[in-house]
Amino acid sequence: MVTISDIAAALGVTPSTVSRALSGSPRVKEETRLAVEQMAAEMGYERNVVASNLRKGKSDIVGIIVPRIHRNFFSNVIGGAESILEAAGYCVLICQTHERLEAEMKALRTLRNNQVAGVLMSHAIGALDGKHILDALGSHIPLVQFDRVFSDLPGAKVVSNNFEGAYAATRHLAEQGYRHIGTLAGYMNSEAYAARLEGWRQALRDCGLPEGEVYEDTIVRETGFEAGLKAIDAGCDALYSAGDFSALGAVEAARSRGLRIPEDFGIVGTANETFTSLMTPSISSLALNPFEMGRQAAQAFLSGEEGTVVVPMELKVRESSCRIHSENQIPDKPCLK
Amino acid sequence: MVTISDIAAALGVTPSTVSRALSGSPRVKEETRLAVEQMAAEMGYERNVVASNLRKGKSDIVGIIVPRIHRNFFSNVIGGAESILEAAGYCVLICQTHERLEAEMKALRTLRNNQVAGVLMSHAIGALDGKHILDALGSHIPLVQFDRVFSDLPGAKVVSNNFEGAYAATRHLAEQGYRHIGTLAGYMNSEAYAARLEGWRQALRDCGLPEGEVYEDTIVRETGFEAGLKAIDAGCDALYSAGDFSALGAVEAARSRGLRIPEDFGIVGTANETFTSLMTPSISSLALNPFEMGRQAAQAFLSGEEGTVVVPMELKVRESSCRIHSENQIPDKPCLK
DNA sequence: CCGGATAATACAAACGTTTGCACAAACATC
DNA sequence: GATGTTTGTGCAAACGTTTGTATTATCCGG
Repeated sequence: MVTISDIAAALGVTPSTVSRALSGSPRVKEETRLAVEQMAAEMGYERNVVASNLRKGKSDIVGIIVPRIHRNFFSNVIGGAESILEAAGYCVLICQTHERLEAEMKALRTLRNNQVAGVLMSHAIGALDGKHILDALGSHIPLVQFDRVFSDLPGAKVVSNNFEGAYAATRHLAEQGYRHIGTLAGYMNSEAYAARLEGWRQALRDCGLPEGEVYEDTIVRETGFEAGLKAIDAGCDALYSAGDFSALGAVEAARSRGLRIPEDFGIVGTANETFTSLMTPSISSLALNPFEMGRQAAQAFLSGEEGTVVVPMELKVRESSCRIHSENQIPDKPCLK
Repeated sequence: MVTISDIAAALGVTPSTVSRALSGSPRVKEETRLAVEQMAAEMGYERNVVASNLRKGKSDIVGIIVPRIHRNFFSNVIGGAESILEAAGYCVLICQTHERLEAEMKALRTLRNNQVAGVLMSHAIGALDGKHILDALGSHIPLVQFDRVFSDLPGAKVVSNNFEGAYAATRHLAEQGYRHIGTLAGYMNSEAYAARLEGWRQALRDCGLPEGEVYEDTIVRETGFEAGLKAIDAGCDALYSAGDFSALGAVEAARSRGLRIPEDFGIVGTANETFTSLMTPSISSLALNPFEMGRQAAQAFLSGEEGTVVVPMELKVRESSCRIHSENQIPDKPCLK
């Protein structure tokens, strides 16, 4: 492995000059810099980033912690963040928590021990507050939270307009004539889910509909199925689900009770997972904009600004919630107006 | 940040003793080790892995390079590898190449510069051979290839039984009465796709069917759609697709030509992406076993053994290829026997 | 009680880079 | 031409750990 000392020796200068030349310091003569660069290229030098990191006390690695990478939402956030960070010379260390708090803590420790330049994260559902995050990262590792955020933690945050999105989704169901709209609410220790719940509630009030049933802790297919059955038994004719997998479960629940979708039962999910547009019936979904959220999170890290960025959601109206003129509907196109 | 020197000072020993104590060297007294461990815990010490890595010349990071993390297949491979590596004390650095050779080379350089302990990878389609991999990793960073492998490179390999899988898929189509079976073959510079092509070819021969059309470079929805149209125009009544997204495109192509699936046109895809079982019609797919492949790849890295591990594929028969008694079929259950 | 083996620890040199400070030379200012 | 300022380099000390070798303490048999 060729080091800066080798280059220095070959050129009759000192390692410090080589180091400065390669890092673009204004304190070396243009001529020297060129000589160094040429010799470095010639000898096939590549900087030992581990040594560099040790000396500088931080690395060019940015850690991203997500519950699960195979969720469309998260893999797209990662993609968005990567597109920005890579251009800025960082590389990305991805950790999955599988929604487990202990895995999240381990990931945080790992990242800190590797002296990452920053952490972008969406916390596990198992985490009740962000204390462990603060403890692990201390004050010198910048933190950017996205989607699931603890708003009392310092640092930048990137979120969706969950309240408005859920409001629009619920209102859409009401406009389609559904009158008893429940919700699969997700986990209440996540502010994102809590905001969606409030949006749903407000929409019901504004539409003059009675308070609907709330089914918490529903986020996967199985729990969506069970809650869907309960909702049907409780007399619901529609559900706004804060997740797509649980919406899928609810669709299956309705089917298993012999209900037609959307004629007898309407459903809107959240996240716009790939399958929602491919299924029959296709599932209406409140789309997040994960790629953009990833980009914004990365930008926030790079700029160091601390504010909260709101990335708007978009309601994708599909078959599962369109019972007005539903035979004319084309999936993915709004059916109103 | 508390260092081993701090612990040493507090205990009146030297840093070297502390280091040895913490790394479990037999050259420290049991009593000293306990004292060190206790003091370390008390002071909240955590090893600076960057310094450790520099000194040791390698890190506890294992790099995983995949074309795209949001593909179900790859995210599950990562999950499988992670489950093994994490237990062994490694952490995982994930890089995406987006199928671009230059991104792959950059990822390899990044990993080498970070002195990773090993690399697990599935090469980008853009790569014609593995020379750049060898160049980047040299001989001292162990390499494990999975799924898409260059068989002339050294190191362990984990692959599916692509030939046998494609053979079974094609045979299944023939047994369903399809007589003109083409293939969406993927990219021929990948040995995995080449093997599937051969399996398809052999099945046609063994079933006494004529040689079918081959559409190369089909791997995404759009190219699958285009190739699907061509296949239909060429008189095909079925396709074995080496990917699911291209199979999806082909389904859409058949629909756009007014063909009924599976009555008029049969399709089997590959990879068992989530959407295949949720669509209508559900798409039959040749399932890989990504989680197991990831586990095997990680095991191969840990053990250092160089052989080739074959993980079997499993044909999931669904609606898109079941025209015999197709109204009785239940998705996901085989319809034969 | 001494010589030699063994056990436990100390010493010091790495690993490759970065960076504050010192230093010399060149240049500008009065 | 003395003084101050800029410009380019060299020197050396870090960063925190690991590890080969030297050193001391401990123990044994004779």
